[in-house]
Amino acid sequence: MTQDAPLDAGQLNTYFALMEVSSLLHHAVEQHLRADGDISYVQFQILARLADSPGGSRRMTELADGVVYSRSGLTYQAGLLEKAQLVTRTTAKDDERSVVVTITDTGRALVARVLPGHVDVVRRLLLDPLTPRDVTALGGVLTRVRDHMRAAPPRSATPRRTRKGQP
Amino acid sequence: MTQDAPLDAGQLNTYFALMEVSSLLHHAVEQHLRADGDISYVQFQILARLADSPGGSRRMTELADGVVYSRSGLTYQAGLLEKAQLVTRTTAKDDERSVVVTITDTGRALVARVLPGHVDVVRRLLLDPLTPRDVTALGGVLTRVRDHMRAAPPRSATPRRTRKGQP
DNA sequence: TCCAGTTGCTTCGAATCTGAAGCACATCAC
DNA sequence: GTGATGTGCTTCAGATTCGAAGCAACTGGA
Repeated sequence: MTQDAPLDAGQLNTYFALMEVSSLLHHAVEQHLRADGDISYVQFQILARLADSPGGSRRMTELADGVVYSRSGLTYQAGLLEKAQLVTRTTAKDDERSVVVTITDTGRALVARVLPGHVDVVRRLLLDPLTPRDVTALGGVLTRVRDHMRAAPPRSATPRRTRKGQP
Repeated sequence: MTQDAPLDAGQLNTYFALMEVSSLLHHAVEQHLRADGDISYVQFQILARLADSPGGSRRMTELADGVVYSRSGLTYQAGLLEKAQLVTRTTAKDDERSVVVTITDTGRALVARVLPGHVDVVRRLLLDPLTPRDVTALGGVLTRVRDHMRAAPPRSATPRRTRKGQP
């Protein structure tokens, strides 16, 4: 296993900086979206993902997997979005259990409306203080970490989840 | 202000990777702390910060500023921690309004107990896939971003907060 | 001294989030 | 078929979160 020793100062700093930066960025984005479009970050993520999907549709499970989110939480959010006329929910033709969420024109319009401001926040807080080279390097390292995380599931395997990887 | 143009693929990738990595790491750490010590990440942060403070004490406001957290949320968490005998709350001698939170021996013991596992999770998910050089670079870039974020408050200045910067 | 404004924290209500349990459909082995 | 399991989603109760409002204590100037 990994060694059993404390982290050195540099490692600690990296860890803390990562958590704080993401937390601050999350807060800022959340605040902007609430003020500008009256939606939360999760809702925006859902809408953006749908807008980017073929036919503007996704099944609930696909959405939950994409956004890091609980199933019940997604049901709740989908309910809110549906009430706000931003998405519709229909049962899938091929599987009576599945629910297909589809973004409406109103939903697309909302995404289009808040996107510039969203991008602006990200640029102002995250990208502005960095050189293009920095951005590339940061992206490279984080992508590596992300892939590693996705590949290595938590020690306690998620219960009641299909292990799609192993046939 | 910042230009009004969409982000290029690299910038988008960096942004998304950052959000996903931090989210996954947060979840993993949260899960470990819950399983190993029956506390949340916020609670751990509070305890760790206290353990690292002179006399094991901090005023509520100092804590709230350190952790990115709302005042009322901190009150709630402090209440939980106090009920669990992990901290004590006393009013400050020099300011009748201030509440001084102090970590107990039980609290210190808990931090000491969960810390190795916590470190292990961070190492396993975040540090393992990176070279020492990567870690340093990542820390450097993120530190720069953090400083930038701290310096540049949100467009809508926080209400009812002293603008310490401008005399 | 007295009073208005500020500050530190808590209380309150409403919104959100989660895991466990429940329900209905699907699938597989027999 | 038919029963046993598995899967997709929702419902539920409880915990956590936040902002606004409230309360008490401090501060500065008249």
